[in-house]
Amino acid sequence: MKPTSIEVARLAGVSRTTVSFVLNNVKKSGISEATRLKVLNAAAELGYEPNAAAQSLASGSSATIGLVLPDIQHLYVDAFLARVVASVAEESRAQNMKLLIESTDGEASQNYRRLAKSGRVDGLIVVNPREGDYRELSEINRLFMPLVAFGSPSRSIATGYEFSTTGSNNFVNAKLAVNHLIQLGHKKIAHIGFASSTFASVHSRERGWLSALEEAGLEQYAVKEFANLSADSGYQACLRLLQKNTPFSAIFVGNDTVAFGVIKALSDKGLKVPEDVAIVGYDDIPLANYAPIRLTTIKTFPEEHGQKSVAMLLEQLNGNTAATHHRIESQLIVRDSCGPKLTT
Amino acid sequence: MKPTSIEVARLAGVSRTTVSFVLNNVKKSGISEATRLKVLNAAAELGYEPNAAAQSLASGSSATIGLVLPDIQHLYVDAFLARVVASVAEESRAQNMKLLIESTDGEASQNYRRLAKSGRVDGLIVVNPREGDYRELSEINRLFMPLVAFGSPSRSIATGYEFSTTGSNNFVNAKLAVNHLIQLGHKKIAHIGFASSTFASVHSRERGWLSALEEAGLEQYAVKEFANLSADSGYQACLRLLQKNTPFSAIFVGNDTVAFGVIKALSDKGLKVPEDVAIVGYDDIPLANYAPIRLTTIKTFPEEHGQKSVAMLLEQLNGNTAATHHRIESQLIVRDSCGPKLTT
DNA sequence: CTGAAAGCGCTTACAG
DNA sequence: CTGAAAGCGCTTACAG
Repeated sequence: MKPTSIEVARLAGVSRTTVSFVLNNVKKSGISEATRLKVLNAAAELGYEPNAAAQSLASGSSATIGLVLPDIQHLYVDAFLARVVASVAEESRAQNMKLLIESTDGEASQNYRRLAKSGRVDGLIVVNPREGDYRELSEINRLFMPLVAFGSPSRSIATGYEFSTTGSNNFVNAKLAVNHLIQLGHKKIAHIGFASSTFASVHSRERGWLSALEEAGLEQYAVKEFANLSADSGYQACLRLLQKNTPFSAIFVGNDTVAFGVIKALSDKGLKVPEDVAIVGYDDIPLANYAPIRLTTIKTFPEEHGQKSVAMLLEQLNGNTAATHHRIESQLIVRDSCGPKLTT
Repeated sequence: MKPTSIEVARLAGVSRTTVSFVLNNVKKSGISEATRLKVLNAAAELGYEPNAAAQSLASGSSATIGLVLPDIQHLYVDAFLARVVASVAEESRAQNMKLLIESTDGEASQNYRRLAKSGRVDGLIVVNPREGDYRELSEINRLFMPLVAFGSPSRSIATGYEFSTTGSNNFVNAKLAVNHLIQLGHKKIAHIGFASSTFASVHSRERGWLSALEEAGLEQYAVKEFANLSADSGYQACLRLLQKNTPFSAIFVGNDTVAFGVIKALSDKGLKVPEDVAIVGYDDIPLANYAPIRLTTIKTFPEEHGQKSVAMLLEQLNGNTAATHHRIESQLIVRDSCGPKLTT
């Protein structure tokens, strides 16, 4: 029913070899223009579309990229992740690669490996891996296929793992955010992480926050809480922070979505942003400018990183197997949520 | 290097047939428990993972679902779409199906068909198809594989197209939203669509808005503008609406993300929500409760619909090929953006 | 209860 | 410049 390359060959009056050569645009095949057209016409006439499984089995390559997401719940609430998916999808498409989404609910590393072994994909982009996964990622990269970790800290480089990474430098950016608060005169700066600190990116932001405090000699005022990606969880985390009765005049919030919840919790408790509590977010999600108080935040470039991660994968697929690391410098976007310099 | 079923068979001392039977849990094969264990152990020992392409080629099924997204740009800005992707990914996973993401930038219908023909997927979930695509979807469903349209209006049923649909009833829900405003005493109710009205869902909401106005004899006050999914575009659309100098006391906004922009535009122009302008949104995105003014909105259930669309596909894959249509009744969530009943 | 063998639809040396 | 044929790694009637 669906035509195969045999039908195309027959209609064009050539062999399947020739059909394969022209359809795949094989350079060194030296097909004459006349034959080429005959094949193209025959294929068009029959509405021929090569069977992907057969192609993959014969060629050993699937022409598809595997995008591995952390706990799929994140995608429900976190605007950042959606932008990563979108940009990876867009770039894959531009590069004529298909995109397979794999979500790992907890038992991640098992899945990475099975996906790699199944031959379903030619390479893997792993978003926000946990630190415990690094060894497995390194091994998959060595044993099976190219892999780039998205949002992985550069620390991974130092500790001898071997896979490519892309993403912003969470540690440096967190310091950037916190230093902004310090320069405005804040001393008691709390932190609300956007998720469990078993995530490398969460942990790095926390360390950046602490490091900035330490350098300014303000670590004695450090208080922290952790949310779980959603604005709702940010609301709850802020309530818990408030209950500690440790004073603070500013909060570095691990991402913008969570910051929406924090702002509301503060407001519900009668605290004004930025007058009573200054807020810096992280991500610069599209809605950051539309928050109840326009969010000062760290702008990273998920779209560029998504695009780059696909490019890095393709480069490795083309034989350049050295692990590379890609960073784009982030920017502090100053809006209204920190207010002016303190005059005390 | 990667072990094949031959190695497993050899190690277990059986044939490849037997290996295939136990690994695929073939019921009527009558494999003895002893043989089963031998095979399982051998597979585990070798770290065997079947080659997906070979499986697919031999069996004729890819065990993967294709999720076709509209213009991929939508995913950058629209929180709703991310929830659809997440729920489809989650349910596919639960059903042991892989998920392939296909984005169509404009020239959609071509892609649907090619994907279907390539055998890469066993079925298609098409999100927010344009009305111009219906014929093609119907044909793909008839010729190649099961297909469910996500977010397609039930009107498609009436006009004789043959494919399954799931999604909320945009027309009915829009009326629900607008009637709420009417009941509060509003007469001049504007509309800002969330995207181009070539999208069926946008068009249906617009029709619902108009229909509610007509039933109340208020259509002479109808003014409208269209955004393009983002809060930014909502901001601009609201500015354009204001420039028309046609008075309105309320706006039915096509989705919540756009409503964020509308609220800010109003506020920047010195208009207060809800005192000067009441707002109803659509979607009940997780941030709706954290908007500058808590959004009254229509709560749909994208997660349930995502899950259901996978279930519908599987049912069709199992032989039940009749097109079915699935609706979940939506709810009006009353928060603060409409204020109390008008007393004029 | 198990195995030998054909077949899925391509690609790709190889030969001419 | 083009074709015959082997091979990719599975599944699945079929035979016993």
